[in-house]
Amino acid sequence: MTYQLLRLVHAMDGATNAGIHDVLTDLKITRPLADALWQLDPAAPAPSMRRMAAKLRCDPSTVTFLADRLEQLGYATRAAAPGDRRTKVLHLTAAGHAARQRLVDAATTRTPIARLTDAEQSRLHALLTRAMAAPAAADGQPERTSEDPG
Amino acid sequence: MTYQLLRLVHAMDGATNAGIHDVLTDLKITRPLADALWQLDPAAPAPSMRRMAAKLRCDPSTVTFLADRLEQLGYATRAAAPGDRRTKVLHLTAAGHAARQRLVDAATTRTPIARLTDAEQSRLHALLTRAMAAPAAADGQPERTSEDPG
DNA sequence: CAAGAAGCTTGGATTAGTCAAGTATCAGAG
DNA sequence: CTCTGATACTTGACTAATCCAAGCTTCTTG
Repeated sequence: MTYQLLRLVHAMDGATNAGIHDVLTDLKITRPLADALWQLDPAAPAPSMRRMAAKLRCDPSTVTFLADRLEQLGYATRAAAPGDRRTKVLHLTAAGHAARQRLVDAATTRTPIARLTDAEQSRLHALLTRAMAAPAAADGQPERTSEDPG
Repeated sequence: MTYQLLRLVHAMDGATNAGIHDVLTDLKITRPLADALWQLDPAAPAPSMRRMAAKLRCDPSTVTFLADRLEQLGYATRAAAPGDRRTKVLHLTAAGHAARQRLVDAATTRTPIARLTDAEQSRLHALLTRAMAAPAAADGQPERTSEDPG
């Protein structure tokens, strides 16, 4: 049963990615870059490189690479973090904001999930939230994971 | 709302992948190879290279590359398809079967989905199945997609 | 059989990703 | 204040993963 669910989730993800392929081409980005752009939520404080690495579950040097591309494309800029000159944060540019919006719009309208009614999506949300909720910390503290909050 | 769901699904996928990272290392495979192995369902007829490409949503030449690795690792073998010598099918070896089983076991036990009760998983299954069900073919036939059945 | 289509592989190029080492900055101990 | 060690990012070298265009073999059809 869980196996079938994983297959379904994976198929879902695949269908969503396939559905927005033309948008990626249009924005001149690849999937990993889209992932990075997706994480740059304008409503949240600009993340540090390190935080991006955690969100994307990749090596910090990979973030350097991806950030370079996003800068070349004019979608993001690096800025020194206030108070710690070691740290750099990634800011969306206006173009980046627009690109991300197109990405999010395409994904949300074309994903198979969009075929569900509001009520169904609500139930789905409840189930997934419960699954992702702080879990198995059997005895002790909730234990800061440093990654999930992305 | 749909946006939040996509984030959740993505986070789910990420958590599952992160959870089985040690198994991948142990099996000496990477994520794309694990994806390929996952698709080689022993209960289904051995898929052709082309079919694998559709399932994995990648170029046929990429399947050549992945199949090479799986053969090198002793997890799969190519065999001529009966009746069409152009076509090659990918068979799991005994070792491949075992490796795939470890992969599936790890994924199904460690995915956040496993935290849900049977009833919840059942509801989740119903929702996802409905979302993925043959969709927008507004007027006509269900229309063979040639990819989804993976 | 000839022409074209279908399926896989190869070659070349680019993108992603890892790990190890390097550079700059910060935080504490003297 | 300065040395020491940790932290944050980047660079370099290397491998993996992709794609596209070309090539070869094998069907299919006229």
